[in-house]
Amino acid sequence: MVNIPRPGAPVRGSQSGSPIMALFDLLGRRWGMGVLWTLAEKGPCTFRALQSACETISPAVLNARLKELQQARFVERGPNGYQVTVLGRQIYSDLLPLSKTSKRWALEMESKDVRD
Amino acid sequence: MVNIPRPGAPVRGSQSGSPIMALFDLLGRRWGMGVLWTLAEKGPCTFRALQSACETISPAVLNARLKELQQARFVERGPNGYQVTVLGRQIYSDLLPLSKTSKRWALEMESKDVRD
DNA sequence: GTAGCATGCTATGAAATCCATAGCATTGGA
DNA sequence: TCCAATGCTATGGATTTCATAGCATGCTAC
Repeated sequence: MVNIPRPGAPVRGSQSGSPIMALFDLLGRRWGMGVLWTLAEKGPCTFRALQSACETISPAVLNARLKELQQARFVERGPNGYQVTVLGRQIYSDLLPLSKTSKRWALEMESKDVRD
Repeated sequence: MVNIPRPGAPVRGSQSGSPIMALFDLLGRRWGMGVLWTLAEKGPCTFRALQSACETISPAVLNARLKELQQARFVERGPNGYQVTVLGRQIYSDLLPLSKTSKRWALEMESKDVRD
């Protein structure tokens, strides 16, 4: 239905469609990583529950991201609503280290003040 | 100058500004991860060289992303042009596992055909 | 059987973002 | 003085995202 970036096809950052650039193109859409992350943490849930967990996402965008993530096989629908696939959980695991680094980042942004 | 998502301030996905959601908000902009990744792989380089390495990015967007990444302290300017900071390199390292997973993804997308 | 209520969306019009392309200002040689 | 390289900015149009409203379906309670 929708047109998602695919490895092997031209994507942002790689005309030849390198897998990592295709992945960045997909996950780099607004709310992309946020939705995957939230769903993985929360576990299987309904559309509305996920929307609520994301705090401020609009249904139109949530719907768009969910469709894309399903097409990419990172998300599927199960008996308890939306859930991450095995591949989706792998991505989540891969992103986990970012959590720690983001805290380091928070500290650094706090200490040194801005002037850009 | 510009207004980047900051841990501690309201961001997409977290009114309280959880560091990971702030990071997703920042890196989840178009070309965000792609620019950081490319710069980390390529090493210090000029604006034009980076633009060329990104294949299709427009100067306006590259400039916007670079400003944001500098404000976030993931990128800085050195004697040989733009380069990633220690923190930026950490993010890059954190993203590395995604490369392997993206290849798995490519295989899976290739094998099972679509019908969504 | 009909009145709610939850769920999963779609519709809409405005605002923000991104795009390709052109081109300008500065620097450093030749 | 020319010229090429560099680091952008300007522009107008195409996409994307936004907040908000609301519709269709399937319960369950009465």
